[in-house]
Amino acid sequence: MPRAAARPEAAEKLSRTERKDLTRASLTQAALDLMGEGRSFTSLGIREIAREAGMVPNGFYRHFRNTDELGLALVEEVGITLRRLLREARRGGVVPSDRVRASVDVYCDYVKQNRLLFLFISSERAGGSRILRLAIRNEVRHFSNEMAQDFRGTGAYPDMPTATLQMVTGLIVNTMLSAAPEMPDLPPEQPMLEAEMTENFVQQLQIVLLGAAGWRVERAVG
Amino acid sequence: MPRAAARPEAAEKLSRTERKDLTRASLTQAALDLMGEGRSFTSLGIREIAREAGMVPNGFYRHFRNTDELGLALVEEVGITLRRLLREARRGGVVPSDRVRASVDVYCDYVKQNRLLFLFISSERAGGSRILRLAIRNEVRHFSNEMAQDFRGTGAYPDMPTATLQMVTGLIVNTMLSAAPEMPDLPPEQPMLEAEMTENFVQQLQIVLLGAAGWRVERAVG
DNA sequence: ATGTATTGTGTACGTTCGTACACAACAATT
DNA sequence: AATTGTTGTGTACGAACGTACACAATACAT
Repeated sequence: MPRAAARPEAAEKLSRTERKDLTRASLTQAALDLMGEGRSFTSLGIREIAREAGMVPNGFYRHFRNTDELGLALVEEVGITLRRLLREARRGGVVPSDRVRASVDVYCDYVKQNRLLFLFISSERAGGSRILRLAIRNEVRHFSNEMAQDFRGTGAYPDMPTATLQMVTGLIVNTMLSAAPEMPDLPPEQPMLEAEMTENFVQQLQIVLLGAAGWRVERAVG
Repeated sequence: MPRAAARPEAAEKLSRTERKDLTRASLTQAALDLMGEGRSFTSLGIREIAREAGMVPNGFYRHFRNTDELGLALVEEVGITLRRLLREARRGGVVPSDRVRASVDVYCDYVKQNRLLFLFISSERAGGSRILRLAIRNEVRHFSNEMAQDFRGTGAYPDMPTATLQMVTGLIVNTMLSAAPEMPDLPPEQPMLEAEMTENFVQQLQIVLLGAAGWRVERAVG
């Protein structure tokens, strides 16, 4: 009994497109679930995913031509999630130094709630298929740039050129994504370690923001 | 003609252990080569690696029990390389601000020379097998801590507690490893992009060092 | 010189994979 | 009501996989 799958099953008289979207979602979810069991996305097969989603191998082809295409669907979902995260983090205070902890909390909550999705980006950002890798980097760059715009909007670092600001947010996002995959690997019965890790994470971000505050154009050429 | 493999072949009357070490190295190298062709380590199979190394599938078992064990051998090699890198970077100037660029150059050279090895750590640090992941993080943590010791040795940030210093070097190492996998993905006929990327990288490190210089204990509780 | 342990080969078996094709069920269109 | 297009199933085939076992070659210990 290999952990029974999860597909609609309840024939609640849905339209065809609704039904299709549901099984499509069950396929992407199946891929995520398999990754949650320690498998890497790249090593997943069509049959395996279809099986986990509770359908026959060939059904996969009705939705994606190959696993890469399913991966791109996941990347899109990541993009939506990141945008949501950004919108929620925006609703913090205005002073950056106060916002760090609050934003980190929001971020950590998101990582915990969308654990598998973050695991996916973190691990496929550097490894696996080239197409996926580039798609993820694209999404991450967008996220980073939106964050830079947010900084602009709150009046933080007003004298900093946009390119530099984006460089700083890129650094922040890198730090965020490096922290993400370590969180699920912690022994789940040790909340102290998690607090310690979060504290470490907060301090790293503070260092970056402090460095950005001290940044001057002359420094860049020194 | 699948890109002929590379194994000793020249029967120069070697001792048995020498011969064994050679074919063992040809196996690890075969795995790296396959990764260089765009494959992810996790997706490599025993047969595939053995074939690339120019031997029959079963020969693999004479050296490793499974692919994870080969991966651990690669991690060890990474450790040696990182230690060598650190030793070389140590031979720079004493003033940290001057050393950044020099160290970055040394680092970039290492990434280019050991491209496949860095590709391996970057991509397996977050994804793939749990055993490998933890082994790599361990190696990276050691590297980070040695770097912290180096900072101590050069008298940089004398007032900073060791834990904080390690946090800073951890941030530096994260930044380094995030930059690594993007370098091989660049179009090879565009040196300008590479220079731009390196410049970005240098600036990020400067921000971190600047932030560390401005760090005060009181800040940590704010 | 003889025996032994190690290293690499050859063959083989069962499993899983990707994919092709024909078909069933049925929502949507006409 | 009849037709059509879409979604999912069943069956099948060749290829690749991990692994087991017997065997050949040979460096090394005796």
